[in-house]
Amino acid sequence: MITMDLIAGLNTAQQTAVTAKPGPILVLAGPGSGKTRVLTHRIAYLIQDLRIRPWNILAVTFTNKAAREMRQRIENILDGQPRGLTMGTFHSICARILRRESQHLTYYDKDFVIFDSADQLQVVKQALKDLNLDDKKFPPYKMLNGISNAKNELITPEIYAATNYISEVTRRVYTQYQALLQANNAMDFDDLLMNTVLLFQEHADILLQYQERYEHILVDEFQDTNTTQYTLLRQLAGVHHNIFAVGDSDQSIYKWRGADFRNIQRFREQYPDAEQILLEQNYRSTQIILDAAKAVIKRNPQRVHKELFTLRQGGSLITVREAYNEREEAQFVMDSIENLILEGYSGGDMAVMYRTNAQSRVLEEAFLRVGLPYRVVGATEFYKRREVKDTIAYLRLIHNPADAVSLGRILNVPTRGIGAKSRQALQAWAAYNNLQPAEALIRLATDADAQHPFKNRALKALSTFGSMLNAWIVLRDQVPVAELLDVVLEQTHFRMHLDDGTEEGEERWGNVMEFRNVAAEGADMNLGEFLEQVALVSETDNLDEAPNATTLLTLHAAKGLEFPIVFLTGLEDGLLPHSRSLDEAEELAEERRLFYVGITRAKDRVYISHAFRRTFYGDSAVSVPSRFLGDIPEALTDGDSSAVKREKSKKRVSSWQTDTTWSKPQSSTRWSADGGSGRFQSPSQRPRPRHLEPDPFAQGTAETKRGPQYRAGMRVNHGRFGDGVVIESKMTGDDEEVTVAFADVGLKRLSASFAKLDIIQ
DNA sequence: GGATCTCATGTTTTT
DNA sequence: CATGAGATCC
Repeated sequence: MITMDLIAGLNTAQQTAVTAKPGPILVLAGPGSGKTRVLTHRIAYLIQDLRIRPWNILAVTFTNKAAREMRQRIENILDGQPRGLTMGTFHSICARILRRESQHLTYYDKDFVIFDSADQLQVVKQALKDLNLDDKKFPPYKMLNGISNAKNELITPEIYAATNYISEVTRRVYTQYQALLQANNAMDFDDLLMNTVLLFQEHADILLQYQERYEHILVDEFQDTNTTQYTLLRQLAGVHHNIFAVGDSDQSIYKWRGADFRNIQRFREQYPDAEQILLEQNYRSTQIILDAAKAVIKRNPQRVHKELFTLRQGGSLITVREAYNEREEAQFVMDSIENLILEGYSGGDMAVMYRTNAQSRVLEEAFLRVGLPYRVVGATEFYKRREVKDTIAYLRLIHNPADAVSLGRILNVPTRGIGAKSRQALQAWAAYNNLQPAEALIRLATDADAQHPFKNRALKALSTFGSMLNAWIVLRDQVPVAELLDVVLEQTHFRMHLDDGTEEGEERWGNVMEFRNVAAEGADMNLGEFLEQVALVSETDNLDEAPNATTLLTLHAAKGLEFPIVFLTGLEDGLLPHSRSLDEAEELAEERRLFYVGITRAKDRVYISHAFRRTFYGDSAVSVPSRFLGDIPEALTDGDSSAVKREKSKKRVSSWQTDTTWSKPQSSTRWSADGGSGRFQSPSQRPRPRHLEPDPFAQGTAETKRGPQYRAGMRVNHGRFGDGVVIESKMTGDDEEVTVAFADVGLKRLSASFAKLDIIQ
C-alpha cells in the first residue's frame, strides 16, 4: 500500500526498477528518462517498504549537487530526513572513509590535505627536479596524465610496468611524485579513490565493516566510472551483492579521465544474474529533438540499442545557422535569445553550450554588450583564482604544516623579503634537521638557540613569518575559520598586496572577501572539514538559481542538466569533433556522444551554430562545419539542410583558395593531401586551418615534436647498431616507435626519444 | 631581492 | 590572444 505512493506516476519500466528484487540490477537509462526519479524512489522504497535503515544505504552520485538534490527529493518523498544515509561523489565518500580510517594509513595522518591540479603540477615539477629530469623534455602535465591514468587503473608505482623509455620515466616520476605527496601529507583526487581501494585490499577486516554496513549500493552515471571506482564498488558489494547501477553508455564522455563505459559490460559479466531494465521513455524533449539526437548517436558503432520515444509529438524544428565568425555567431545567439524572451521565455530557461572553455569569452562579451544577464559555469573557477588559492594555501598550511607545496606558494606572497636564496637555504636547513620547511620556520622563530645559517635581513624575514605562522597554528583550534582568516589577511597585509589601484585589484580583494564569506557560512565546520569541502566542490555544484540569467557552460558540464532552450555553438570540425580526437575512432565516437548529450539537454528547442571563420590563438582561420551536422536529417532542421550547408561552405572554402582578396594566411596554411572522412568533400580540395592538424611531414628535424620524424625507407644511423633502413614508424602516445632493419643486427624496435637515430641524407 | 619585460606556448573536457 | 616562465633590469 505504501508502495503505491512510491510508484504512482511512474511508467512500467520505472516501477520495475524501483521495486526490483534486491540483487545486482542494471538500469540503462536514456536521456530524460527519469533516472534521478528512479534512484530517489528506489532509495525511498528501500527505506519505507523494505525497512532498510538509511544507515545501510550508500548512494554514489557524479556531483555533490546531484547528491544534495537527491537527498532533498528523498526527504520530500519520505517526509523527513533519511538520517544516516551515505550519499555523495566517489571522491567525497572516499575522503570520508580515509579520514575515518586514517590510523590504518601508513603514510598519512587524519589531517591529510587534498591537492588540486595546480598543486599536483607543482609536485610533478619537484619530482622532475629531484630526478634531474628536464621538464622541457617531459612536460609536467603529460607526466601527470600518465600518473593519473595509472591511478585510475589502480596501478601503483610498484606494479607500474614500463614498456618503453617514456613510460620508464613516467614510472620514476610517479614513484617520486607519490613519495612527495606522502611527505606533504597530501593526496590528489585520484589518490582518494585508489588509497581507499588499497586500504580495503590490505585490511579485510575494515572492508568487512563497510561491506556489512552497506547492504544496498546505488550508483548514478555508471558509464563514467573508471577501473578504480568499479573495483571499489565490487569490494563494497562483496557481501550483500545488492548493487543498483544506473547508466547510459551513449552519455559516456569522460574516457579521458579514465572512465570506461565497458564497465557496464563488465558488470553484466561479473553479475550474470543481474536484472537489466531499460528506461526508454523520454520525458524531456520534443519528438523532433529526440529524433535528431537519435540520428546523431545512431552513427556510433557497437551500441546497445535503445528505442527512445517521447509523447511530446512534433515540436519546433532545429535551427542550424552559419555565422561569418565567432562574433557574429555570438550575435546570432543574442538575437535568438531576445526573440525567445519576446515569446515569453526567460533568459534562465536557456543554456549556451560549447566544446571548450575558451569559447565562452566571445559569448560573454556579447551578453555584456547586449546587457543580458548570464552566468558562466567553470571557466575561471573561483577556487582556482590566484588570490583565492593563495588564501587557501595559508589555511592549508596552518591546518597541515607538512604541506610544503602550500608553503612554497605563499612563503613570499605577499612579498616579505624571502627570495629564492633564502628559500633554498631554508629548504636545505630544514632537510638537514629533518624538519618540514614550515617546522623549520617555526623553530627559527621560537628557538633562540637554534643553530642556523641565516643572518640579517633574511633571518628577520624568515623568523617574522615563522612566528606569525606559529601564532596562527595556536589560534587554529580556538577561533572559527573566518576569524582565523581575518587574522591572517590582516597580519599579512593581504589587501595592500592585492590593491594596486586598478579595478582588477579591487575585484581580487572582492574574491578574497567572497571566500571569507564562504568560510563564515560554514561556521559549524572546523578547519579540516572546511578545507575538504573546498577541495571537493565543483563549479556545477554551486550553480544556484539565478532566475533570469542564461547559463553558459561546456558540453561536459551540461551532463545531467536540462533546459527548455539549448544553444550548441561552434559546430565545426576541429572544435566538435575536437581536433585532438579526429584520428581515433573511439575518441571521435566520444565527441559524437558529447554532441548527443548537448542535444538531449533541450526540452523545447535547439539552436545549432557554427562560424565560417574562427579565431584561434590570435589569428583567424576558415572552419569547416562539423561532420556531425550532416547526421541530422534535413527534415528536422529549418533552412538549408546541414549537408547542403557543409557543401556550400566547402565551396566557399574552395573559392577562397583562389580568391586573393581573402588570402591572409599564406605559407602557414597547408593543403592537406588527405582530409578526414571525405564523406562530404573531395579530400584533395580542403584547406586545413593551420591549427587543426600539424603536418606530420612538415620537416624531419628534431624540433618537430608532435608528428613522427621517421618514415619508412629512410636511411638512418644508430650509434651502436650502425646503419639501417626504417621499416615502420608510428606514434605511440607521445613517443615515436621506429622499426629499423639494421645491416648488422637485423630488426630493432626503437623509441625515437630514447635512441639517437640520425637520418642519413 | 624584487619588479618588469620578452618570449614561447597552447589543457578539450574535471572530480 | 593570454598566460607563464625565464631573462633582464633596477
